[in-house]
Amino acid sequence: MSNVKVLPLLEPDVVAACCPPLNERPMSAEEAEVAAKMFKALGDPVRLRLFSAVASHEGGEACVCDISDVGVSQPTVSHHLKKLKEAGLLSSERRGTWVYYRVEPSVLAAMGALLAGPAKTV
Amino acid sequence: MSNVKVLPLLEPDVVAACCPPLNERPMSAEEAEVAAKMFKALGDPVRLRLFSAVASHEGGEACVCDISDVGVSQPTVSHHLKKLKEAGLLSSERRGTWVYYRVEPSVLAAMGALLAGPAKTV
DNA sequence: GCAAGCCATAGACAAACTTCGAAACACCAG
DNA sequence: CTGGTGTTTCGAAGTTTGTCTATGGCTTGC
Repeated sequence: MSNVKVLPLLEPDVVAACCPPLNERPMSAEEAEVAAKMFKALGDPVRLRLFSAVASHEGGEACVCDISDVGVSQPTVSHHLKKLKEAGLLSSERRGTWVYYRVEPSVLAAMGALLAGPAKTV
Repeated sequence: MSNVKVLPLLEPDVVAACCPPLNERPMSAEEAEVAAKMFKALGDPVRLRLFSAVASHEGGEACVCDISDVGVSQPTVSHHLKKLKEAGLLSSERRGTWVYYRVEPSVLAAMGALLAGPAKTV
């Protein structure tokens, strides 16, 4: 099987399909491995702010120059954006001088469903 | 009660109120600090499995002995459960010989709302 | 071609994290 | 009180992570 990727990118497909609701049944080790990467990506305050800045921008995308004001150096911003991309949460596209980052809606939905879970008949 | 906490526990109140939807507006540094702790807590495969095991158990609570089968030593399980508790995601209660961990429903709902966000009219 | 601006990469270092075995603590049954 | 079981705490590797400075690559404008 060719599940050995040359790039450590989590693709939207994998992410969207990884996640049964948390309170549906105990997660398997493999599912937890995939899902934990997404949570870990959002587990840093700087990354969370960057992600929120992109997600709340017009059309769900933003130029790096628009969101670099989070209190850390520019290379650090770039480093965190790369991590978010590797986790499958963001995608980037160069458009002339600037690079635009965009959220992956399906990933957001998958994570939301993971947490919201089924009707909690407790 | 003293308003100065000796324990670094995040209380459900704080957690539930911390989170405007990610794509509503850019997160402030303080909001990101609180929310990132929760995401980081779920950003480890072992913790995610433990949390899922508790959440999917009868009534949303489980004894440690029921969920210790995640492939790491038992002290490590205890360590991770403590982390989840410090992040405000779980609460524990001793009931005779065993210790039961329970999910905080309001926290789950808050994180779900954070990710699901408002209607995405993109 | 050359300078300037935006973004990414490389290398380095301190801090935090995960994990373990050993020991300590808490509770129940005789 | 004593022994046994379940859980937490302690101290210590080894690894990962977050941040910086310095440098390189790419695109635009003159």
